[in-house]
Amino acid sequence: MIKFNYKQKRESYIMKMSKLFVQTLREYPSDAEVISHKMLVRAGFIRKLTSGVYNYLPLMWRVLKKIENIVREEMDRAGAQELLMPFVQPKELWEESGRWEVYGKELMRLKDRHNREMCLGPTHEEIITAIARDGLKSYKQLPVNLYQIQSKFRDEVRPRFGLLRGREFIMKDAYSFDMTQEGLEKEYENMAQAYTRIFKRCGLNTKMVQSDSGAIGGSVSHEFMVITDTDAGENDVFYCDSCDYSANSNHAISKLPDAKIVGDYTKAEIVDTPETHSIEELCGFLNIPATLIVKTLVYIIDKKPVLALIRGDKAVEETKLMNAFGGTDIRIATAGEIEEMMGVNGFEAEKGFIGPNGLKEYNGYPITVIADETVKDMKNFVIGINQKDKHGVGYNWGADVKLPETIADIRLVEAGELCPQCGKPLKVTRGIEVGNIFQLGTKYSAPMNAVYTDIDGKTKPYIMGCYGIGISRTAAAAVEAHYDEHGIKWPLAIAPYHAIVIPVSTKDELQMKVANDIYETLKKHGVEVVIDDRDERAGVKFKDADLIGFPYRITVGKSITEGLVEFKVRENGETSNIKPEEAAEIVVTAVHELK
RNA sequence: CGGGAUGUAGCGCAGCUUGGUAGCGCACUUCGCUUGGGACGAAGGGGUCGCACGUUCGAAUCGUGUCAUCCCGACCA
Repeated sequence: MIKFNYKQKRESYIMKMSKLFVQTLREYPSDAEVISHKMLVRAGFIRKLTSGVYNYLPLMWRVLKKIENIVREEMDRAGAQELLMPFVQPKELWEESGRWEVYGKELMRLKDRHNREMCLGPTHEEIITAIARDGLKSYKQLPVNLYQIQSKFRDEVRPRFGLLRGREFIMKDAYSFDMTQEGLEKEYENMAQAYTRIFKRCGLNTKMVQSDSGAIGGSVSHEFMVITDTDAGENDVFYCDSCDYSANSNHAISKLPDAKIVGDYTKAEIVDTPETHSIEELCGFLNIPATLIVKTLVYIIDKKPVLALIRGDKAVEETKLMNAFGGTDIRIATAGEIEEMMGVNGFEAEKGFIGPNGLKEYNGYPITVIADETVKDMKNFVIGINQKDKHGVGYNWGADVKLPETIADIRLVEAGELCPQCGKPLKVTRGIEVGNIFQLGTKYSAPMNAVYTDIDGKTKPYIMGCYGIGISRTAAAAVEAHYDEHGIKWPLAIAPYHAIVIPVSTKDELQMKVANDIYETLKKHGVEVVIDDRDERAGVKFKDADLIGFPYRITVGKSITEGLVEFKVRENGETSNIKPEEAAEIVVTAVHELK
């Protein structure tokens, strides 16, 4: 029988490296591609449970909690209120918003024992809107901003990059309820400022870029991107050095540099163009620039056939095209579908020879033609005419081909095109999206009948906004932004521990005494510190310290007989031999400056 | 969804072609030795070889199926 002596003075626990739950690996895991994934597994922060799902081990959890706390502090400071919503959600609410049908396979659906359909929450607009309509009845209660920090589940087609694109991940999601668009815009700005502070405190440089609003819906949205040179950045970000313009490639616009768009052909005719399946081949065969060709691409948007016309040297941005059509799911048509489409419409053509003329319907839907702005002023151009191994040349809108009713900007911007704001050339870089903010308007409140009673006695739907931050992705992005060949260089604010004290020889009494003294001093002053008490050679301890990424390292070695310790800063690698109390003071000061 | 590959100890891998009852490095345990950048020596512990069925006297190895994991493509007429 264990006897507890409750009167005994409680000693504070000493965090020893020998007891820290971490196993560093000598090699990188074979299934990791990007830096953050490799480092976090090797340094003992995470372990994969199944595809796209990870265990957050104690070191990782400390990092995540630190990011959460920064987010929490700044959200609270911005006036938002924290709550927690369920992870499992009923189908009914998703039917109300209309997203049960639309969301697709990413929505993880399941049934309970009564065969009722449920889903794992990928986001919480439906739930929060239901909460709001129950609780927010009067204009007197508005505006309100509610948020939570919670695990989300999205059944990604292809999870990858470790924590950067997992299926289960931790997210902060906030939702605002306003009476007016002006109110929403004010809160949107408030959140943008809070986000800027949050990422800055996490030690991350982010760029706020214009973005498409995607499946979440709404009109205006921005993303916060961590700019990175590594492959981990899944987004192309276009930006301008001369002004503040920046946008995700799915939303970026530009002024086109001048190009020759008037052709040399003087009359419309049909010419043989055998085996010219690509623009490149066609240009080579006819000896013309790609700017003289009207390219026709076949897409399937929400099962409906859509032809996209664009100048031959340019590419279609699918998100823009999808939005121009008003759809939610887009993919390029397969060669087989194109063949079928030709059959249905009485043509004999294949990939490479498609054009808008004469195509009527496919799959039971009329064929919609959408033209990019680049083609509308073209003259005497070359275009597919739905005949194999033939193209029309010298064609013009009206006379030879009907100009589509829908003309939109569906073009993928390229680096070097001109900034829409100031006209200087745009640059491109890769970015990791760590946060986003949306102006939703009444996208959810209207269909879900989430209304309040205004001062005039009338009921009106809330004007909503939503604001997300990927907590676990932010941690991974921090690694992508702060590492070297030896391991992670955590920013102090989100490091699992602030410092490590390493006695080189655990058998040396003086070294151990000084090391313990430094440990106690640091701890007493609020520094999170670990002492490496392991009976290992110095090299092992240094390698582990670097790999795990302690921002400060205090090594107590032989020179302690002269009263000196080695102080090393992980971020810049600077080392100095100083007195123990000086080292302690630097660390304590730095930690206190975080606040 | 298409294409490619891989499943053998916690991690990284060999063995498979040519079937004979499993091995290496790291990690782990013990002892010695060593102690400022992943030392060394000795002795140990740990795996029903992803799973199922089949062929065979005998299967990690051959066959079929299945599950899982990873990579590439979802990008252009």
